[in-house]
Amino acid sequence: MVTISDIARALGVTPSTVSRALAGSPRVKESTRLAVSEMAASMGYERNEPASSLRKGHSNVVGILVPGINRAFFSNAISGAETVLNLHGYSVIICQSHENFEDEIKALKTMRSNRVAGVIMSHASTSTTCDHIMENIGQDTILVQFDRVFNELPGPKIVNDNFQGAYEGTHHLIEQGYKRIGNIAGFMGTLAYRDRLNGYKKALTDMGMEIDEDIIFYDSIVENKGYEAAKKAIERGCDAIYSAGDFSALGAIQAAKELGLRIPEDFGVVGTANESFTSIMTPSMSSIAQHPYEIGRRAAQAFITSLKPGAEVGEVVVPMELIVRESSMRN
Amino acid sequence: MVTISDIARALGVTPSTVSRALAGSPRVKESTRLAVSEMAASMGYERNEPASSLRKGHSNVVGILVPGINRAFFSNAISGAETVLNLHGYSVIICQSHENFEDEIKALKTMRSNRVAGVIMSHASTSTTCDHIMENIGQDTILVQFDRVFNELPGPKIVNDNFQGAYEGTHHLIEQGYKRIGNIAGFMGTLAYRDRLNGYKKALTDMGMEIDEDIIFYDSIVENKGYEAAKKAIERGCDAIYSAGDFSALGAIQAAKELGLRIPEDFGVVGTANESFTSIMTPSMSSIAQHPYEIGRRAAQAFITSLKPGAEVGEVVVPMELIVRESSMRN
DNA sequence: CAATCGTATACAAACGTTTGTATATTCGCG
DNA sequence: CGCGAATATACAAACGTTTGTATACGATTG
Repeated sequence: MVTISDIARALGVTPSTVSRALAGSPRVKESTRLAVSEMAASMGYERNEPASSLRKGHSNVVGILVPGINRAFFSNAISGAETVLNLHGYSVIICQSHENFEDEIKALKTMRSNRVAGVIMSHASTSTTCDHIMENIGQDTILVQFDRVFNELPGPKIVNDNFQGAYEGTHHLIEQGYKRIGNIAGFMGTLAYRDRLNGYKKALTDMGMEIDEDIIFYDSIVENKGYEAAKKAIERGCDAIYSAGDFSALGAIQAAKELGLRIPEDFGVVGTANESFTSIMTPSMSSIAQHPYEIGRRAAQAFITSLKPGAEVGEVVVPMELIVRESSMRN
Repeated sequence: MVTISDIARALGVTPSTVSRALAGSPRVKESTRLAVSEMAASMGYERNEPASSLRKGHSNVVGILVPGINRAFFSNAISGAETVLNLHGYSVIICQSHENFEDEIKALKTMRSNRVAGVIMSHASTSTTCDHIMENIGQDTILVQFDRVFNELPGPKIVNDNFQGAYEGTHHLIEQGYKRIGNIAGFMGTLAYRDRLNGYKKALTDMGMEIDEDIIFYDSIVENKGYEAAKKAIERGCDAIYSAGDFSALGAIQAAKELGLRIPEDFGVVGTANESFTSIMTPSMSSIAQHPYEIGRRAAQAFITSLKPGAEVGEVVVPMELIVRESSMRN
């Protein structure tokens, strides 16, 4: 492996000059910079990253920490982040918390051990406090949070506009002429679901409809819970459902079909997340899409921006997108 | 940050002893090893990985290189690999080739620059030769290939048993009483599809059926190609289709439905890949599942095994699994 | 022309770990 | 009790880079 000393020797200069030349320092003459980079290229020089990291105190690596990489949302976010970070000369190291508090701490320690320049993370659902993050992150490491964020923590936060998404979904159902719209709302311990509920409520009141707690269901957003919720909702006179999740929306469609309702004529459904099955099923399901790739991109960009001292990014809200399909398309 | 020198000073020994104690070398007394690890824990010591990597010439990081992390197969494989590697004290660095030859080379260079201990990769579809891999990988770096592999390259290779999967899928259709089974076979430039075709053929001949090239379709395995192929197949007297992809199988189901055939009574379909939509659609689709998580695990294990000098892993074939659902379940 | 300043490069130390070699200590054995 | 062997630890160098400080050289100016 060729080192900067090899280049220096070949050129009759010192390693320090080579280092500065390669780093683009103004302390080397343009002509020597050129000579150095040519020689480096011709000798096939590649920087020894560990050596660089040791000396500088941090690496050109960004740690990405997510609950599980095998989930479409996170893998797409990582993909987006990786693409941007690569462009800026950073590599990414991936850790999974498996939704587990202990693993999250271990991952943070690993990243600190590797002297990552930054951490881009979405915390485990079992992480209800954020002290462990403060404690296990390098003090000059940039922290970027996305999707699941702690507002108490400093640094950029990239989130879905859950309020707007739910608002648009509900608004769309009302526009399509549905008169009584139930809501499968999910677990209120999670900010995202609270925001979606609020978006739903705001859309109703904006359109002059009443909020009825009898047709809001706070169960987990899995298929069979959606099925049960929809049965009750229909019993209580609903002709549509906005669901904070796609799987529970799927359950709702099953329930409506079983009760002999036609979709979308008699019963309308809008889900959330735009899971891949929504476009393939019959009838295809309207859903409010997240843009995980974009969120990952923004997170990476926020990291890059934060590199400049003094730059503050704060919260970035990424719009969600209503995708209208058959399940809510009356006319 | 506390270093081994700090620990040494606190204990009145030298850094070298601390280093050896932490590494579990037989050159330190059991009692001092204990004292060192206790002191390290109480002082909150964490190894400086870059320093370690610099000195050792390689890091505790394994590079995983895939076409795109935002694909269910690869993200699950990575997830499996990461889980195993973490258990053994390795971190993973992720790179994407975006199915692009140039990016693949860049990624390999990045990994070498980071002195990764190993590379676990599935090459880009545009990589038709493998010289660039040999050239851009550290000479003592362990190479593990999975899914898309070059047999010319040394080291472990983890692949699906495509032959067995297609065999089982076809066999199942025959058992269900289908008499003339077409095949949407995919692109023959890819080994996986050649193996699937061979599995299909072997199942036919084993069961005393004839191979008819008129009902084997070598188009790309996308939905509309599957649709077209199925129309022709039905015209040519087929009552079932084995498809090397799920999307083309989906197209086949559409085609059969349009022609007024009932599924599975009049027409049977088995796809490949067990995409998430297969279980959700109506009728649900039988499919031959890959086990990407398991493949990732095996790849990581192969890396760990290869660490021992002299250990050879060779090719590991992971069985595929026929998942029978409504689209082929006649009785 | 000498003093001063600025530019370009050289020198050298440091980052924290690992590891080959040397030294000190202990033990067994004659 | 002394010698050699074995055990345990100390010493020191090295990995390749970055960066603060020093030096050499040339240019500018009074």
